[in-house]
Amino acid sequence: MNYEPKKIESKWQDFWENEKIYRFDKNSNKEIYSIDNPPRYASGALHLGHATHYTHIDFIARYKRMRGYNVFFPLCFDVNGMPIEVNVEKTHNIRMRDVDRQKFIELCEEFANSKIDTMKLQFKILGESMDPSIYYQTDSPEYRRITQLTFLDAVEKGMVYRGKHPVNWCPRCGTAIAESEIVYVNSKTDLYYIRFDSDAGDIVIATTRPELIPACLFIAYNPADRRYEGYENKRARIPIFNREVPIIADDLVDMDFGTGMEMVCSIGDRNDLKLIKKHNFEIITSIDEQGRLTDIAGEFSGMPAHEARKEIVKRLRSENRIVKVEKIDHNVGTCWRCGTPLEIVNKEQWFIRTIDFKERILEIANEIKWYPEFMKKRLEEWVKGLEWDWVVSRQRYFATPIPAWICPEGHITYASKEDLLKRSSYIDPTVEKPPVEKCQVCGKPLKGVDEVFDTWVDSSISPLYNAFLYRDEEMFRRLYPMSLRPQAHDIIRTWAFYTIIRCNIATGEKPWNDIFIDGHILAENGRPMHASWGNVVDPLKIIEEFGTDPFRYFAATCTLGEDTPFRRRELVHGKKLLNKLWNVANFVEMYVREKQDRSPEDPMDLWILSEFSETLEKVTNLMDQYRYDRAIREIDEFFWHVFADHYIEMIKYRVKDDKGTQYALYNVYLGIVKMYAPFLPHITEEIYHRIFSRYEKGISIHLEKWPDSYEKRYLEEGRIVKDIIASVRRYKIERGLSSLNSVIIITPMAKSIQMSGETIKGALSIREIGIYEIGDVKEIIVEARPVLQKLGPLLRDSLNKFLDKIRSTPPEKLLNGIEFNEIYIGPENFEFRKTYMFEGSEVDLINSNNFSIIIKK
RNA sequence: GGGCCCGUGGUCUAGCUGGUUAUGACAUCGCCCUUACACGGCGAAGGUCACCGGUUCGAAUCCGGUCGGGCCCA
Repeated sequence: MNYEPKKIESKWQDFWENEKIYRFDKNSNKEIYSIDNPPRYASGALHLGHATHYTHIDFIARYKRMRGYNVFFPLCFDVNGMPIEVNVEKTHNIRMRDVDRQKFIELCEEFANSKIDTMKLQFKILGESMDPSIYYQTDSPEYRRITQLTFLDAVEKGMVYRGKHPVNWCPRCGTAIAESEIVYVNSKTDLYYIRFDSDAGDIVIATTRPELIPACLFIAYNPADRRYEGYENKRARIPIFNREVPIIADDLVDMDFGTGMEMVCSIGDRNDLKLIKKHNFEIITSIDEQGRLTDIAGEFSGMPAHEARKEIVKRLRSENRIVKVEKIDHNVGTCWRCGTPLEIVNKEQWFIRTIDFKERILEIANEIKWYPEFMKKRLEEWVKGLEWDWVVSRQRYFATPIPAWICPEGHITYASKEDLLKRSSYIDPTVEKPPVEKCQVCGKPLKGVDEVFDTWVDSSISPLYNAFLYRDEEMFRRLYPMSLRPQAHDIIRTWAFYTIIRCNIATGEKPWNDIFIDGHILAENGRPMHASWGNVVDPLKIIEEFGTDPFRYFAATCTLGEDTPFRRRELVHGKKLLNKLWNVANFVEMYVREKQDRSPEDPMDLWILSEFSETLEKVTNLMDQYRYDRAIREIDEFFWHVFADHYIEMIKYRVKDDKGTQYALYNVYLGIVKMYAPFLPHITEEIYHRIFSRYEKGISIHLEKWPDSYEKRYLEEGRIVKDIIASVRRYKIERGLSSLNSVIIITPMAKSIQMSGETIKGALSIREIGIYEIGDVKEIIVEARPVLQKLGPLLRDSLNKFLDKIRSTPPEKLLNGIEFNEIYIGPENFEFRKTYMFEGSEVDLINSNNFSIIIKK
C-alpha cells in the first residue's frame, strides 16, 4: 500500500489553521523560545531558497514546541522599499516622481497587500507553523512608529548626524540607488592614456573617465611598482586646468591596470573613495544631481558628463596629451529602473554613528552563539573594515519617513518622542506639522524632511518590535533578548549587523541568544539560480508533484550554513521514507489494539527501547545545535535500519501474544513518529490520529511532548543478537533456505544472550539452537590485528618494520607477547580474531568480532 | 583586490578534535514477491578523499601554497 502525500496534506493544513494549533500564549508561565523570524518580502514570488529556509526555521519552532517551550514564531512580511516601487511602476506604467507622493505610497501598499494573501497561502502549503496571532508587517503604522521611536533613541544619544556622502545616483530618476539595486552591464569603453607633467618627469595615467580630470585630487601608484620608484611625494600638474596635485604611493592601486598610475578623482569609483578617505582628502563635487559637471569644470561646467567627455578629450588631443586609446571591457553600473548609467554624487545624507562603536559591536557578537561558529568571522571582518558610518537616508517614497523637519539653514527639528509614544501611528513630516512652529535655532520656517529610511532601518528593529518595546514593558522584559535569529549568510553584513547596532542603541544588550546562518539553495547543477540561466526551480511545482513532506525531507538534508544544490533525489527518497513510515504504521496498527502499560521482559524489547533512547539522545542534542540534517539522518538510520529491518522482523513471530512486545512496539513507534513530527508534520499527524490519538488523548501530534528516554538495558547484548540474526538471515537468503535445523552460537557473551535464544529461533525459523561460551569446539586464532593507537606511541618510527615482521608471524604466537628491538610488546596491543571448528565435522561458519555461528548442514 | 566557505566512487553526499580495508543515497549488476512495505529485502562492482609541499610512526582529517567553484564587500 502506497502513501499519497497529496491526498492528506491539505486536510491537516486546514485542521491546524482551524484549530489554531500554533499559538504563542502571552499568559503562559512556560519558558519562552522566541524566533526573530525573517519577514518575508512582499513581492509575491516564492523561490526555492525561501521555501527551504522557512522550513528550516519551522523545524526548530516545532521541535521547541514539543520540548515544552512557549514558542514565539510570528507570521510576518517585509513591506518596504524599492522592489515594490518598481513593481508598482511597471504594473501601472507610471514613474514614481511623476505621481503624487501619497498616491504612489497608496499604490505600493495596495500592491503589497494584494500579494500577502498569496504568500500566506504559500506558507500554509509549505506546512509552516507560523503564528498569525502575532502577525506583523513592516509597513504597518505601528511598526513604523517603533522604527521612528528607536531612531529617536539614537538621536537622543547623539548618534545621528547629517553630512556629505557619495551615493550612487541615477541622474535620470533623481534618486540615490543602493548597491544592491545597481544593474551591472558589460560593455566596451575607451581607456584613455593621458600624459601629465610632474616634478619627476612625464607620467601617463589611464582613465575611462577623462571628464573627471577637473576633479582630480591626486595621482596614485602601487609602492611595489618598480616603474615608479622615486615618484612618491612629487607633484603632478593636471592638464587643461593646470592645478598641482600630489603623487601618492598606496597598495590599493592595481599595478596591472593601465600604466599603474591612477588619477584619483572625486569621485570615480568605490576604490577612489577608499583612497580619498584614507589620505584625508576633501571630496570635491564634480557632477551634480542632473549628471552635469559642476563649476569646478570651468568652461565645461553645466555639460552632461558624456558631452563633457567628448569636449575634454578633444581639448586634450589638441594639447597633445592623449598618448593612446584602447577599447576595454567595462562593467557599467546602471539604474535597474531605467538603465541609465549611474554617477557617484556627493549628497547630504543622514548617518547613524557606527565607526565609534566597533568594539561594542564585536563584544555583542561574542555574546551571541553563532551556528555555525565560523559565520561570526564574517561579521567581525566586516566590522573591523568599516570605514564610514551607516548612511540611513534614501531619496524615495515608499518607506518609513525620517521623523524630522529642517529649516533653510539646515537646523534639524526632530519629532517629539513623548508625542510619538502616545500615538499608535508613525509621523509623516511631509504632511504633518512639526512639534514647534519655527526653527528653535534661527527662527526660520521648518519644512518636513521628504527623505525616507533605508529599509534596513526598519528591518533592524525586528527583535525590538517582536519583544513589544514601547508597546508592553512587561512583555519586553520576558521576550528580550530573543532566543534565535535565523537568517542567510548573504545578509550578515546588513541584517545581522544593523540589528546588533539598533538593539544596542535601544537596549544596550544583545538582540538574541543564538543566531543561525543558513546557506543558499542552488540549482540542481550547483550554480546559483537565475531566471536568465533558466535553472530556477519552483517549489510550488515540486510540492505539486511530490507533496510537502517530501519537500521538507529535502530541506532537512541541507546542512546549516552550507550552500546546497537542489536535489530531486532527496524528494524521491523522502517519498520512499514516507511510504516506509506508512507501512510500518500498517504493521503497528495490526497488533496494537490498546495502549499497553505492561513493561516488556523480553531482552530484545528492552534492547529496542535502549536503541531508541540512544537515538533520541543524539537527536535531541543535534536539534539543540540546529543540526537538523544530522538529526534526521540519525532518525532515518534508527527507524529504517534498526527498528523496521531488524526489530520488527525479529518480533513478528510473537508480537500477537506478547503484551510487553506490544508495549515496546507502540512506544518506540510513537517516539519515532514524534521525532519525525517537526520534519514531516503531515504524515506524522495522519499516523498519530490513525493509531495513537485515541490513547494519547491529544488534539495534534504537534502539541505532544517530545519523547522521554528509557533505561538502557541489554543494549550491547541486543546488538549482538541483532547481528547474529542479521548474519544468519543473510546466510539463509544467500542459499535460498526457508528454515534451518541446528545452529550453534559461540560467543563470550553467551551467558547474557542466552535468554534471546527463543527470539533467534523464532526470527529465523531454526529448529534447534545452542549458545555456548566455548563449548566443544576447537579454537583457532586466525588473525592478530595490531592496535595502532597503542603501538604507534610505543614504537614510533620503527612501527612499520614491526608490522612487516608480524605479518609473517603466526597469530597464535602473539598471544603471549613478543620481543621487538628489545621492547616487550604485550598481547594487549593486538586484537585477536578467533574461529571455532565443531567436533571435527564440516560445518558452515559465520565469523564476526563478537561471535561465531556454526550451522550444521 | 579583501573576507569567509566549498572541492570525497558515474552523480550527490557523510566523516574533517589524525589511527589499520572512507559513510550513505541515486544510478549499474546479481539474488529474493520471507504473512507492513518490490517506493521492499540481501548482496556485488565502483574512490590514489582537486593538486603540490610540510608536520607526524601514521593525514580525507592539521599547516602552507596552487588550481577550480560559490557568497558577501555599506
